[in-house]
Amino acid sequence: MRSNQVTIKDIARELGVSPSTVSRSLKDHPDISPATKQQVRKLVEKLKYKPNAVALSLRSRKSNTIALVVPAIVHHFFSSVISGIEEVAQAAGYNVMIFQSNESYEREVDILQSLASIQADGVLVSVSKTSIKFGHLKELMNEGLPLVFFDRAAEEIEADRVVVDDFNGAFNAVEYLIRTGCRRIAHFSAPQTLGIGYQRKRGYISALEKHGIEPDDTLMVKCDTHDEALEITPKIMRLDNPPDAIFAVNDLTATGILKVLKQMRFRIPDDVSVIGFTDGLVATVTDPPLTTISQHGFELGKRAMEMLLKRIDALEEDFPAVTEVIPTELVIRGSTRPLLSD
Amino acid sequence: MRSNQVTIKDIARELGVSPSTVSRSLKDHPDISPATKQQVRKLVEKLKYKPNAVALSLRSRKSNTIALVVPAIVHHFFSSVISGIEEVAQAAGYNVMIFQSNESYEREVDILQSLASIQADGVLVSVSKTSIKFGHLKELMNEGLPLVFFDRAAEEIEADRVVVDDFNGAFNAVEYLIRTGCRRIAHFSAPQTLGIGYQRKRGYISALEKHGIEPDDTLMVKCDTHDEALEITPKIMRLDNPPDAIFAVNDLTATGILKVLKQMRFRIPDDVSVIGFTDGLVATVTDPPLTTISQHGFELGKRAMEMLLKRIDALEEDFPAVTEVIPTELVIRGSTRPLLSD
DNA sequence: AAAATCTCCGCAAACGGTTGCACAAACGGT
DNA sequence: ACCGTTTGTGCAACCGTTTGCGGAGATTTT
Repeated sequence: MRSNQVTIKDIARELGVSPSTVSRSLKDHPDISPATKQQVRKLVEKLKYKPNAVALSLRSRKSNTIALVVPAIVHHFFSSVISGIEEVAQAAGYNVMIFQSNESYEREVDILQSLASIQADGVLVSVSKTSIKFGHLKELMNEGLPLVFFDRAAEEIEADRVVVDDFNGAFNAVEYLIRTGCRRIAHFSAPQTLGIGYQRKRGYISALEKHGIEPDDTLMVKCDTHDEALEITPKIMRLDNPPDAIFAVNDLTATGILKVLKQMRFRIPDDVSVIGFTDGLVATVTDPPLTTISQHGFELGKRAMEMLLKRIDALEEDFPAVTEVIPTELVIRGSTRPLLSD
Repeated sequence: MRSNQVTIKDIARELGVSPSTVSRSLKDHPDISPATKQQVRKLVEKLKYKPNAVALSLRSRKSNTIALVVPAIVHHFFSSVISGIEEVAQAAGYNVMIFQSNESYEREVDILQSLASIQADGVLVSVSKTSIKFGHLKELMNEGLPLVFFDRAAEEIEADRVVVDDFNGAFNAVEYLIRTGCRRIAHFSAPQTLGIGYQRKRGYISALEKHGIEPDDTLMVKCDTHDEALEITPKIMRLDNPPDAIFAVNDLTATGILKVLKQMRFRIPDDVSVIGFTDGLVATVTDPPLTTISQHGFELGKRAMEMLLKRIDALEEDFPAVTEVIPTELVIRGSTRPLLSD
């Protein structure tokens, strides 16, 4: 913050009027004579006066700033979300302050506590994987700070949230596999302690059951990274009764699967179909391109910010918390077979 | 910004002392008696008083906030950079306000102009591709706002900058190809109007010349997306004298090349080597994994923020602008051959 | 010509916090 | 008992802007 800032007082002094007059001139207050307004406008132009947002915030108790707390920025999904948030915020005249927790509970607590000072008008939070307690979040809410969760919410906290429809995303993916003729569908899943791991597996099982396929424990393994997939895929394909499709909990895992399957000379999708989850950049560059589930991160970010704006505008009204589920979309590419014609 | 904020005045009233006394107690000023300090501390604790950062900023003319203007957030390189910036900023007690220009000159101008009001202590800018004029940047600098460019700088503006070493990155990549025995090396390049396009091609040509290989125009084509690569790679491989290596201006293009080469039954890297540029996520998931050039975005972000901090601390001293080049690193994976033993 | 009404502007307080200065009370020394 | 310190606190101004209120002077109304 440089010191040579032109203030309303400078304008006033130069013109031999009071700061109030300048202030009123700038907002075209009827009390001020056209002549004076004209003078003020001219000098403002000349000196390139810009209002001091900090002073405005102090007086109006409104900072037009929202805080964004995210586990990580370098992550295709999160950066899409951030982008959506920023887009809506910018259009609504809000600035976005960004904080990354690096998936650390302690850091998240630190950040949330510092937010009390920041005077943000609202907060958007996606909680870190390692956060088990949520007192820091409750405290902020108790202070009346509008808060909206996106993607990862703290269950026990009553607040607005917008989340990915993991269950239906998984359900639709698996149902699609079934409708293309797959019957032995494996699932490479994330830890069940994570919301995404749990919901996606539920969707998987639910789709199987709907179509009368008995879920088979030997086809469900914890495997959620590319490297893990390189190890585990061969094992599962060497089972007596190997799968004819694999539904992976994320794209990176799916790419590992593709790589191994090709090395093992399986044809994709003729012998084995593969579906991922995320629809990141990688999905388009694999060979074959990956069928996957788009989470619409950008859209999710926009909705989260819109909900926050509504909450901020509603101010003291305090309507009940709403949960919005962003629908997923199955993006069909080359790693799955076409639908069977009936 | 909620209204039920506890202020120093509340503490003072409750304790029957003046706000000054509370303020001094909180900074452990020697003038205040231990007894009073104790009382203040207790009440502060009880009422969960948090200083109002806006009021502090107004008085101290220091916001502890920096503005970050970036063409896009959803981009592996930029999000790494942002992450590095945020990391250093957080450690130094600065908040980061993020703005994306979406590669639009008009939006960039809007943003930069709004920054004058924001009272940021400094600005980090990567200019949009479509920015030709730089008056908006000059204006900010004239107002004395510390400004550091990262990755994409405005040449005609004298300001600190930290950039990727595109030339040497390309040079080293091509030299490596030569040292693994490649002789006909193609280059898929970005438009030469872009800094990265120009520098990387220069590095490519320079490496060829150093090793006595005549640059061949038929091996240099404009091609900088995955889809373009799908079209162009077959053409270049069907030349009478096809290349034995392709150096692509980015990873996505390189993945397109890999895909086509495999379809055309070329063996990688035995028949044709491929090198990308970026070292994004995709580089690890291709088959074979992609040899590429890491730009160290995270590191670049950290350095940019460190330079800005130095500039902010130096305040009025105004030392000459410095340019820092972040070295690139050749990350050797499976799409290139091993070095020839000598 | 007095009263009422306009027109145009400034004073002062406020937002929340900090800080130079003054000052009252208590203390120590003579 | 008197003076000089020390100790602890409050007053007021300030950061930049806004806004309720009051008021001087000009203009209109009766």
